[in-house]
Amino acid sequence: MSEFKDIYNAINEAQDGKGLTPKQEQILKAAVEIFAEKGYASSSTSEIAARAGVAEGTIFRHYKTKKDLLLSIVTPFMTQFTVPLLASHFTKEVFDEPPEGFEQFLKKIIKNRFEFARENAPLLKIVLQEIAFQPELQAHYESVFLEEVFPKFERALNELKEQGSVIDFPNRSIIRMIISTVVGFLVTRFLLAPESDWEDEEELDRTIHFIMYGLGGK
Amino acid sequence: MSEFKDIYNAINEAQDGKGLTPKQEQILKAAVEIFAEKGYASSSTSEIAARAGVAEGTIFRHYKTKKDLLLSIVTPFMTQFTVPLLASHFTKEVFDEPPEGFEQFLKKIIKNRFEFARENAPLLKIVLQEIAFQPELQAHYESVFLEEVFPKFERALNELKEQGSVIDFPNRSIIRMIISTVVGFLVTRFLLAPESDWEDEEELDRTIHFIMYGLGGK
DNA sequence: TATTTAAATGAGTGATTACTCACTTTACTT
DNA sequence: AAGTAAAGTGAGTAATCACTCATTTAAATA
Repeated sequence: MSEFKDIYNAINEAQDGKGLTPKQEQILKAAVEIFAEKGYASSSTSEIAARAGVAEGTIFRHYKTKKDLLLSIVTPFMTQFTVPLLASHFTKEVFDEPPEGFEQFLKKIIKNRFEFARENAPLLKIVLQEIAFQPELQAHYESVFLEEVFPKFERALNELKEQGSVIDFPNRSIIRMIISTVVGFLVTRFLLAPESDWEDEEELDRTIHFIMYGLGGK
Repeated sequence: MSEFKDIYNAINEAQDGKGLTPKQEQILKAAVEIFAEKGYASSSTSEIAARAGVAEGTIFRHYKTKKDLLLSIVTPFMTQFTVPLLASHFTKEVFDEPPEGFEQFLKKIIKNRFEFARENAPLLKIVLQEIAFQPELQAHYESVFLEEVFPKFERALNELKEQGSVIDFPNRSIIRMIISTVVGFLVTRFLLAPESDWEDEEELDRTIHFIMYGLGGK
């Protein structure tokens, strides 16, 4: 289950690594809930404190500002969401086992991130909302995704193109299509219609089929 | 050019149809700008008034509350964005001209909504942000899209499936994949990276290719 | 032109906001 | 047990918020 640490560990290690106070954890938990429910700008520190069962001043003992609280939550989450994609077992088959490489590549990545999204739906919502307005989050996205994950994917895609299992589109376009499809699925599944009856396994397979044939070569 | 009225006309007709005061138009224009820049919750009526060159009280003469201002802008936009999809010339070829029907269907719809998004990028951003938190917008989406457009698309899809030009996935899944791909493209093109060098024609063709082959039958 | 109606104004209001700080309580060290 | 440092508190504060309303200005009507 715990291939990846849970996000409160990640948040902890991201700041001082000295461990979180119980009240601090309550604050984080309440903040995630309320940010996701009402949006960051509409959330008040007094409400967060109330739900956390904590005095309002306690929040500001641990986080200089409300924005600091937001970033302390969201930045580690973004890192957690993306860095597993760097693990080489995701791209191994691409180079070792054509022609099934592409399908294995997609399957592993998508199923893996699907579980992570399920466990962290509120955080996913907060990121998608706030990245539109917080320059610090945009910068973090660039440094983590564009500079780390993107190049790694490019190498895998170039290999797949040479094998003929992926069409000769620009890598930017291919990655955009994959991400649009996956994020669209995750958003629908966990944010827009989480209460619908979902056949997760089948829906995942269909999504993978869609990408594979949409980008299939030859 | 004007197959569709511009959105200020739509906003006007949506409320009283008696025409917009010059100052009222300035208010709407400023509100769209500021809502898109900072998000609805972080936008103040005083700033909107200042940018519109209008007294703050003037806003409340025309709109009872700040939320009323938001809805007066966004609701007509959502309608404008979706109702053209009901025009029957979008689905005509599906029934009249197989097997090119599917491609023509996609091409027309996507290119049409592409231009609309280009002309209304800030509004697109506001909708995508606020639909997550405003129940009134969610209700409007349901009544306009789910109850009108969705059934129409279902009929076209069923026909395409019978022709064998679309794979036998549930219609919900197919529509989700198409919308994810298109919205992902529009968001990347006009909101995330509008300053990049885009080969719009080619990128549109690639996007259509992706969907067509991803969902192709047989 | 006189009169009515609508549009626009901006100072004012109570509520809420993020944040501070002097102080108390708890935990750790010796 | 005494002493020190960290964690937690909550009343207080200045700023900002959405919104009101008595009054002025402009437009329409007669």
